[in-house]
Amino acid sequence: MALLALLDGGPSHGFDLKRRYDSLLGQEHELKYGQVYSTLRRLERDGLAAGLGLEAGAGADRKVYAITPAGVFELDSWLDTASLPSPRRDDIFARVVLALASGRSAERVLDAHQRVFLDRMRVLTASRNSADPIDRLAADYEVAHLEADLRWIELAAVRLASGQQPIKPAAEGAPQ
Amino acid sequence: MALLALLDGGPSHGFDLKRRYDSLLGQEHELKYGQVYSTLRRLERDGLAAGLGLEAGAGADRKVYAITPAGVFELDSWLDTASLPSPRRDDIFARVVLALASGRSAERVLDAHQRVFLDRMRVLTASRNSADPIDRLAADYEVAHLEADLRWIELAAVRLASGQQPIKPAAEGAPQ
DNA sequence: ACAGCCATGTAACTTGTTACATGATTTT
DNA sequence: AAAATCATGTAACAAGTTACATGGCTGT
Repeated sequence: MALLALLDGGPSHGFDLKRRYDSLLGQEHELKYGQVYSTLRRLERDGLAAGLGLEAGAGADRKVYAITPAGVFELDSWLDTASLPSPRRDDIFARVVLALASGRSAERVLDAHQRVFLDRMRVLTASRNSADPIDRLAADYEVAHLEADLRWIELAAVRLASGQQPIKPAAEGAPQ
Repeated sequence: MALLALLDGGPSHGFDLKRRYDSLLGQEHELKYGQVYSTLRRLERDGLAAGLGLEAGAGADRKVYAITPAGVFELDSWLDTASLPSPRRDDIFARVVLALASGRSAERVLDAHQRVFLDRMRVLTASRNSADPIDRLAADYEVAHLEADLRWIELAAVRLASGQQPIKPAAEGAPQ
C-alpha cells in the first residue's frame, strides 16, 4: 500500500520508491530492496500497478511503474479503513502474562520495560521540536504510546501487588 | 516463546498448549494448529524443547514435549528483554502519512479512525470490570493505547490544520 | 449410528529477511 | 584509478496462513 501511495504521485521505479519510503516512514526500519522489487512484481501481477518500460538514468536502466485505476481503488479503500490495533504477540503485555503464567515475577518485566521506555522518552522529547512536520508527528505518536505503556505499567504493578496473582494453574495435560 | 513459557510449567502436548495459549493471549487471535505443531518441531530442532514420547489420552496419542535447560535460558532472556514498540507499518500513523504523501486529505483518515476507536472504547469500558485479572489487564492495556491514539488524532488534526501541510513534493524520478 | 471433540499432521501459498551478484555512472 | 552511488535482481531461508486429511474416543 505504501508503494501504491507513492506511485499515486506519478510513475516511478523501485530504487526511487525505496528512498522515498525510507525518508517518509523509514524511522529505524528501512525497506529492503528484496521486498521492493518483489512487491512491485506482485503489484503488477495483481493489476494494481503496470510496468511502463525502461528509462535511462544515472545508473542501470530504471524499470518504471505506474499505478492503475484498480490500484487507486485499492489505495483509497485502504486509507478509508480504520484498523484497530491488533494485539501484538511480542510486546510488554505478552511478556507480563507469560511471566505470570510460568510462575515468574512480573515485576522484573515491568521494571525492565519502565527503564527502557523512560530512556526512550528522554531521547524523543529532544527530537520532538524537529523542523520536519512528519518527524514531529512521528515523535508525538511514539511519545503518546510510550506514555500509555508507562501508565499501564504503574497500573499493572498496583493490580498485581494488591491481588496476589493467582493466575491459572500450571500445566494441566502434563504427565507425572 | 509463548510455547516455551507454557512448557515451563511442565511437559505438555500441542493441542493442550494451543488451548492454554488461546485462553491466555488469544483475544481475538487464536493460534493456528499449523503453527503450533511446526513451532514445536522447530523448538525441538533448536534444542529448546525435547520430545518425551507418546502418551495415551482422550483422543489420538499425544506427543509430549518438555522444555530443556537451553529453553529455560532463552525464555528467561526473552522475558528480561524490554522491546521498544517497533513502528507498525499498517496503523493510523502510516495511513495519515501516506494520505498526505499522495495528496489526499488526512482528515478522512483521522475521522474514520476516531469513530472506530471511540466505538471500541465503549465496548471495552464495559468489559473492564471482568472477573479474570488477565482480562482486566488486557482491557487496561488496550484502553491505554486507544486513549493514546485518540489524543494523537486530536493533536495531529490541530497540527495539520494550522501549518498547511506542505509535505514532500510528489514523485521525483518520474518521467513526463 | 452419528455428532462432536480430541489430537496430529501435511502441502501449498504468501510475505518478509538475508546475502549475494551484477554492472553502469558519478565523484573524489 | 578507486570509491561511492545508482539500479536491479535472484536464491535460500524463515514464519505464518489456509485448507485439507486422518483417525480415535465420548456422549446421545
